[in-house]
Amino acid sequence: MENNEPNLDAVFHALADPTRRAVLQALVKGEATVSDLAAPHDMGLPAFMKHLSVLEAAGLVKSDKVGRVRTCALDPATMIATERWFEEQRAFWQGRYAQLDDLVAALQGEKK
Amino acid sequence: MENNEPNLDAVFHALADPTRRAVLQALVKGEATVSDLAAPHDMGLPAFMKHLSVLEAAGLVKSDKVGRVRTCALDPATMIATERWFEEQRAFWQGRYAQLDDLVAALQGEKK
DNA sequence: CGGATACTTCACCACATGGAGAACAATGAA
DNA sequence: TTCATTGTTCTCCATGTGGTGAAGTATCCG
Repeated sequence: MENNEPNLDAVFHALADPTRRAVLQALVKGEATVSDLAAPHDMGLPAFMKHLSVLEAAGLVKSDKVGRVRTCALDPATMIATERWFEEQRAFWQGRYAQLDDLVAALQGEKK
Repeated sequence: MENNEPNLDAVFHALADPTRRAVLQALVKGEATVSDLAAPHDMGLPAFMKHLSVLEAAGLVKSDKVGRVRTCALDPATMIATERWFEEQRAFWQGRYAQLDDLVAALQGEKK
């Protein structure tokens, strides 16, 4: 395993913006070019490029430029690794907060 | 179930700071006063209060003041609800990224 | 070549954030 | 009452963030 420890500062900062979360969800459907990703968002390309840079710096997205087109794709490893942070936190809580098991169960049920 | 949908902007912004994550981890060990929480951090109380406010606005921490002492505690529901966002994202990826199952398995194994 | 396409960089601006210090409650103890 | 403790509020400042528009670069098309 490579050292895939996520930079939590960078990852959470990247996720703390609806535009950037929307980009991640758009990329779930497959790779996309910068212009395609930018189209739904009401801002200029320079501003959008900054969002992409934040995502890429956080390791959530990777991109490759061929010719004049940059194609972006998800880099799921960082997301998975970040999800583990939540699991670790929860491990500490569980058993300490009596009503937490019920709460988890309720949310899991709602999920179905 | 109450409407416990977390404000992802606020939650992720709150988590995108090492001081604030440290406060959450300190609170895992139990309730604590503002001064106790602030002690390990090299900054004045006013600055620290802002961090607490961010955590409380995000719904990650709740606090109660009795006398002149404010006691803070975790509010785990928001964390649990946010963890679900990751689960939802992963649900979309799974099956789409061929190598993802292996990746998840490797990380889960490392966790043990 | 000439022009359209797809970024990319640049200079700039408004506002939010994270910190400082000083002054101000409000409570508890002597 | 006097004083220390525990926040809290205030004003200020440096920096970061998210946006703009204009100009630049590199590629593809005809």
